[in-house]
Amino acid sequence: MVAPYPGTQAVRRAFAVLKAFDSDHSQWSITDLSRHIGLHKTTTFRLLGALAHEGMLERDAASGAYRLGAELIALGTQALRATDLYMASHAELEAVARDTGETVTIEILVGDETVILDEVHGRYLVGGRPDFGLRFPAHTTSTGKLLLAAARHGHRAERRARMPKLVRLTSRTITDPAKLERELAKVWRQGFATAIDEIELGYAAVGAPIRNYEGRTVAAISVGGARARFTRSRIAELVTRVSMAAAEISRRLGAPTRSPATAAM
Amino acid sequence: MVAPYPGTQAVRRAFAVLKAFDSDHSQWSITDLSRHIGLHKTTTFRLLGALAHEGMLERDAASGAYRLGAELIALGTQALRATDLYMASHAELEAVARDTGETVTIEILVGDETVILDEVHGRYLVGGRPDFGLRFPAHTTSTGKLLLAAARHGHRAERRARMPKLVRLTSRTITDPAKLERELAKVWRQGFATAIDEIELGYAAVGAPIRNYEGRTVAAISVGGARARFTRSRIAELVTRVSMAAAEISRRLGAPTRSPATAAM
DNA sequence: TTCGTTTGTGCCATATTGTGGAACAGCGGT
DNA sequence: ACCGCTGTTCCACAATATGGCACAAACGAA
Repeated sequence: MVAPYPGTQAVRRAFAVLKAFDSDHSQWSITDLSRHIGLHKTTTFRLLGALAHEGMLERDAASGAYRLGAELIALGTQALRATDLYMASHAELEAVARDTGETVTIEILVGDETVILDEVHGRYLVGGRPDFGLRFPAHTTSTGKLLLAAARHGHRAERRARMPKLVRLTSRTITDPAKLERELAKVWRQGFATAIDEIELGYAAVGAPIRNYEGRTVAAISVGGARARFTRSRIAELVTRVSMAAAEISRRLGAPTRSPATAAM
Repeated sequence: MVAPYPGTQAVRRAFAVLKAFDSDHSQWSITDLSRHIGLHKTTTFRLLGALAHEGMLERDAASGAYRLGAELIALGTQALRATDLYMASHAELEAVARDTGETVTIEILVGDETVILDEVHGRYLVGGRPDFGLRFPAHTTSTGKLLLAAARHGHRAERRARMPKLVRLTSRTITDPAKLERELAKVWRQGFATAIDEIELGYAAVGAPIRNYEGRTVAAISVGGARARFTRSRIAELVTRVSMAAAEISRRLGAPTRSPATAAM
């Protein structure tokens, strides 16, 4: 394996360790973790010790297992605030939530998952997604489709457009790679995405892409709620509304302006 | 300088780099940063490159400056969810917000600052603190006082009870170390804390400590709003209410139970 | 109890890895 | 034109991180 950045083995390993703490494994013992990443047990021990010392990991006093630490929460919130996204979008989220009554979120792509950066609940009781900071498999959400589609069209193809593992969450989840590829192409063409019953039966959402000053799609905004309210004509309205919001946020981020007609499509 | 964990110089340096991105400096150029941490420019360059490659940092395309990256947001939210705190507390926050009408937050101590983990806004328009993820100097907040006081009484004195730099935010901010020490002792004795006009003129808050299964104070909950509403008698009510909530959350975390009478004090 | 296995941890010789000096190209300002 | 600054590459050196080995403690099975 060739190191992309030479002279940084220890650092890359340290972050490999941190990234091993995902949704499936929120806790790790030293031995398990060393096996999982393929590092020597002693090396892992030393890395874990250092990371814990830095506050990036914490140790469960009872079991001795490690889990992510408070310092990472601090860094994460710091990173969140460093993003212009958060400030640029919050007011718009509230406006859309007010106008539509549905729950509005803004999300980014991290790996194969979308992460909710901010969320404003709508007035309906049914259908609001659980909570801030949640992550979903990208191919199951409207925002995820937009972000995956954009990643495939990145001029520099920065991130290998590899196909994520297509986890099935409902009977409507797209699990066939070819079908997802077609869906992404359609989403890219349309400039918006929908996800109906794909993440959870009865949940529907509509999303639009947010672009930064380079014109690159860096995030997506979505409106979601109980599928019962998402009729064909209402979806059309919501697409228009959410696209307007996305365009406004993009504008604030300094995105190259598009004609309103295009932006709303 | 003796390394607390030997054989981890590069890793510790990498995190020193990340921690340099604080509220005061959300952006860094390579040269400035290398000077700030006292690392060789080449070393800094290599570390920044590796961190950016890992997604922990992002590069401003225009200025070339670095800022914290999306992967840290992901890790942060992951860390947040790994904490039982978040799940154990949210419902209580909402209950307190409903009962009091004020804004309720739950916070932890990171370094010399408190970080807001979760927040529920009250019904009053005036006095809700800006936003999630914000950090405040610990000595200016009710929660911070509780956490600092607890740190001083940690049986193992795990974290050196060093005095933070006492930044002045208002004319009422405690900036005298001796006075703060007395305040912390009082807070510890009382089991609750107040902060009136100390973080911002016109803002008042009342907080109570949250303990984990070890009985250690790991977080604090606070109720805050416009000082005009915080009369002497109302403060007493709020202390009772917030202490109840803190006790309930502590109970869910498996804290050793105290007598209700004590808990409500 | 007794073993046997697996855990986390300490030690240490080795060479791989990270370090920082020196030098360079590009840029903006004086 | 020059200077001073930036970010970046290259490279020889040795300090640093590595992983083998070994051990105590905890755990589970017999």
